Amino acid sequence: MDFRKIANIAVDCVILRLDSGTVNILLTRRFLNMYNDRYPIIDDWVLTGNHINRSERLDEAASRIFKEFTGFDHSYMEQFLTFGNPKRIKNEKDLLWTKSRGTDPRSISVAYYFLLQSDKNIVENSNLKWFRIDKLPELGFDHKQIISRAYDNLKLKVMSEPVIFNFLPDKFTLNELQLAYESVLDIDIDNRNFRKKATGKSYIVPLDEKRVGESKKPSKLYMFSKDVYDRTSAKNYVINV
Amino acid sequence: MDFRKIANIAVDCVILRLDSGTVNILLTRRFLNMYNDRYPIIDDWVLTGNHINRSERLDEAASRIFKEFTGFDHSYMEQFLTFGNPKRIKNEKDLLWTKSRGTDPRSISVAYYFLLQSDKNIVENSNLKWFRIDKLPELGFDHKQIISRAYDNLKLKVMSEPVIFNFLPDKFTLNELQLAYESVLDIDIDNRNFRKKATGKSYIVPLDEKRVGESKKPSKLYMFSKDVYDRTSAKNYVINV
DNA sequence: GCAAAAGTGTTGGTCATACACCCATGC
DNA sequence: GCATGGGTGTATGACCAACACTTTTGC
Repeated sequence: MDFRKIANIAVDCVILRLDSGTVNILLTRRFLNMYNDRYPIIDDWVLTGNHINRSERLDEAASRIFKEFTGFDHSYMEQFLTFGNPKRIKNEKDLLWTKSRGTDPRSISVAYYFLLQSDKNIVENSNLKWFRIDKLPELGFDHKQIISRAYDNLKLKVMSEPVIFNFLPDKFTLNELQLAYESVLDIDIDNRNFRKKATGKSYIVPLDEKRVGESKKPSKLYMFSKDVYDRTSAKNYVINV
Repeated sequence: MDFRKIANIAVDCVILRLDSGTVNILLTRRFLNMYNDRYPIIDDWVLTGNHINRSERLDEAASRIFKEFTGFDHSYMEQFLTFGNPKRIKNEKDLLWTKSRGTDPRSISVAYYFLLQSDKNIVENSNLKWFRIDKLPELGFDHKQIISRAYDNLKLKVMSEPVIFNFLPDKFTLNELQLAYESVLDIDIDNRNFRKKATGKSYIVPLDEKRVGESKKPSKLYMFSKDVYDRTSAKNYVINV
């Protein structure tokens, strides 16, 4: 195996998770000082990402990075865009950072997004934190743009494929499912209509089990069956334009 | 401007066009001989593509390549996936080819697809030809896979956004529009239902003009209005899962 | 006058939307 | 016993799918 890094190609990961009705993103701190920790030259945030090894596939690099930062194996990953604008290096800080790392300032970044189930917890620290997507801190490079394109792409995916379940625990309630859709798409959904639609899907399988303790009235649990989904969803060509 | 090539990053273009009811793809010949033209070592086909310049954006490189090969400015371009498998170099020929070109055998390719209007003609020659997507010749590298992923992506796009018009001349008949959908999606569409739906869209604008000569009965012409489309299609969040 | 492509309407079923109250439990 | 989130039904309109014949022209 060839573990040398390719200096001008990086993989950046937009790691997403739902929490209390909003989309959250995992970021790492970018920190650089010259002489003294109290006067850093760079102190802001960036996406989790890294360079790739010479003998590594792009998606291998992405899942490796995901595992390094979260500790989990990913359940959903999507390569959505590659960024290669020579002006991705926005400013002095970005340039300084690439120099300090010895990487090519003209680098391209293959961007992935990952969905993390809400019952999988990560220990945050001063270098690794969740941020609400509507309250992002100062970000390095073009990472604000990368996040925004990831989110656009996710919304499209969520409306056409059953990826939302990757945000939820294996067993979930219909109200959790509804809230997940509402959070991601930033819309309100009528509860009765939603339940009708959801219970009508054969691949949203009711379990003989209730969740107790979380709310006053126990709530019925469901699971998503990929098998049933694959079997039933024969591609129907609907032109929605 | 820095016109040096970046040796390990390429842009590949899947250039698509509709012709007599099928999707066609523009390919260039890959030809290499050692001593004698009559005994080539390599003689197969690849996508139009090239390396990028150090000061060029990815989409600039892609549109430059499109223009070089077709002579036209593009009307629709989509970056759909980046390929970076170390095994993209399938065999002896691929390796030989990269050596003969002096490029890095571990290169990644940012892939775009382009749609060409059916009234824009390209002069074909022995090094540049259209091929039906269902009758592709022997292809170098992973280009068969790139084409297949491009086509998958196009089908999804066609069903959710008004990109089909980029295959048609500015003025088109409803039957041409229907045939375009049928060709791309490889389906049959009921003519009466289709016309009802199409004429119901405000952005498919009837013209006071008929096409004569092509068929016995003159046929009404229509145009697509992007303005009207943008104004009327307020994003409606329909969960189709 | 006939071949060839253009163009036209109705019906039944499915699915999305709008809308307001009762239920089971914890405290 | 009351606060909290869980859970339920009906009526209306929009849209999709199925289906066969007439119209206009070139030759």
